[in-house]
Amino acid sequence: MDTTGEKPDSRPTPESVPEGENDTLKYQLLGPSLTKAGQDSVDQQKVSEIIYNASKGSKFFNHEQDRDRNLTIKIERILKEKARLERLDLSHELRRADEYLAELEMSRDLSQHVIHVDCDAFFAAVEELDRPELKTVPMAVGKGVLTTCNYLARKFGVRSGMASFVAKKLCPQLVLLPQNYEKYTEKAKEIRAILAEYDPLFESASIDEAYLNITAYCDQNQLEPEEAVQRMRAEILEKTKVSVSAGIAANAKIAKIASNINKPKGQFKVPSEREAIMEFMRDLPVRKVNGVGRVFERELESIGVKKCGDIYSHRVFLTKLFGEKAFQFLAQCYLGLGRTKIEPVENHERKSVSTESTFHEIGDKEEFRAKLWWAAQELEKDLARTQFKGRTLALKVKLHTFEVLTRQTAPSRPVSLAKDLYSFALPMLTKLEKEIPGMKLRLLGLRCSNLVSTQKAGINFFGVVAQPKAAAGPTSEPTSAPASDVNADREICAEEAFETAARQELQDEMNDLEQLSQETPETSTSRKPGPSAVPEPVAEPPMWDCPICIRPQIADDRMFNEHVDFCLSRQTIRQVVQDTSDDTPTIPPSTKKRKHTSPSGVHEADPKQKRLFFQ
DNA sequence: GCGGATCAC
DNA sequence: TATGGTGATCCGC
Repeated sequence: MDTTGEKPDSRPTPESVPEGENDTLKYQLLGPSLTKAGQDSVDQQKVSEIIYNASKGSKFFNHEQDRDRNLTIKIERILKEKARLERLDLSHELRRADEYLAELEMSRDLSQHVIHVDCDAFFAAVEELDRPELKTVPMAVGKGVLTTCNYLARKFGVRSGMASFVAKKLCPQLVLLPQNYEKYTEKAKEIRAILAEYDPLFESASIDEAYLNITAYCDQNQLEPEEAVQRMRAEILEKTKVSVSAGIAANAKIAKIASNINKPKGQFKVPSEREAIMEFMRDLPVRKVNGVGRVFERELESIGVKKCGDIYSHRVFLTKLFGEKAFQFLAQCYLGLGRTKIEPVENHERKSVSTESTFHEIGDKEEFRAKLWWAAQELEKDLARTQFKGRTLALKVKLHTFEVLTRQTAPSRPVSLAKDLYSFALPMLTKLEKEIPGMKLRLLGLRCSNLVSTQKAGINFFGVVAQPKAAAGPTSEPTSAPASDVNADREICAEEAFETAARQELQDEMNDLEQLSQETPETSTSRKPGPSAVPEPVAEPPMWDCPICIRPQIADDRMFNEHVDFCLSRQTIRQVVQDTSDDTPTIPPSTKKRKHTSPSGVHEADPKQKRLFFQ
């Protein structure tokens, strides 16, 4: 490949990368939250140098380097394509683009006051409430990777998403706290209660962010939006002791951007006038817009689009270079348009349920199976909690090189139980093992999509489910059915449909057992994990092999689960011996806890509190 | 529909 | 020594 090898002097030394590549890689390594508030005074050059040196040579680093190189190649292609387009007659494209812009302009709605509320360094702030002495030191929440840090830490270049050992290099005195999600959820609840006063239909965007439409509130109280938001922020601070920042604008997209401008403890309003909005967008770096990340930023920059204002002059190329959706998205950025419809997240339809976990690198097939079984159990719990089954099941693995692979399958019926998830996922895993000899993993996960609700109440003719109603207040009545004949009929039919479905499911299960026991391609052991029973009509419960010790188990589900847990716990004992050696004292003595292993598995205890904010 | 990639938090 | 988990969406095939 390297034909220039004969000219040793003109080339960089092997370990030093060409200058340009080095720069983009360093930028990449700075992480995704560069745009976050609180680092204006940071010497990014120095920070990136430290991160670079801390990371250099690691597998993570190599993977980032690969990604960076691929992106550079992709950008070269984009530039070539742009050069090609420039030689063509693009009048048709241009007209199409302008027509779309005109169409968008027609839809502009400046009548609403939308605000985005964002808690300042939320997790860190909550921790500081419990331990005020932390306010005076740089501090971060999160273990392997930081989820939040306070503003003192940000002065050192410490950021969320950063590996904690890198953060320690930047700021050796950094105090690290473990996450306490319950605590944050509690606090978020308090804040939400206040938000609801201003817009009962507010939309939670995450645990610490929300959108509100305060148009009605302002009208009713004869307040300017800014006054209302001042009042709301003061009320939140007074009652919950947490400071929030806010953005006020005609739509959600701009409000989101605006909430970052005077962060922390501030607010910013973009006037609801076309001219003011266009002006605001004109000089706004595209990276500030939600949806433009590090990759798209670099791609856009390569063709000369740095600011949203630059989008207009490049409009002819955008569809061809980045696709229709990207064009439409960018057109909206240029015009400063966004949605004005704010609604409770409960109205949103969930598309998937998933679980994954990272672990110490493993290469043993039996260990893969143990991880898969663990994931299956976790997913079963999450599916039970969210009341779904999946028509599609996906396996995700991350190799020791950080490369991510996914494989998915469509089980013959919706699945939700751990043993089913395991059985259907195992063939995908064994196939991967064949494709990649000597495979080593650092992560394994499972995801169900194509969801089917298991909530009896909502089932209608088609097995489709009515979205559970938003529990807007304490007095809401989620289960009461609207009183109409039509609905009464549907209720009865739903009942029947449910029974039929249940019978069908039983039949399906039998069929699957048969199918699986015939086709499962298996490994060294002649035994098949998963069901090994003959599909006798009814009566006989299926037999299951333990995925850990591979011994056949006679199982009702409970006995099966108990046995597997036992096997896992034996494995845990071995694991713990290794684990405890790297228990670095990153946590201050007063809160230092022994790293403990969850009773049922080889994983660290990390109770999931997914999306509790929305419940 | 599948698998890779990007993005947000 | 060492770089997260959950959910969504888009693109190319």
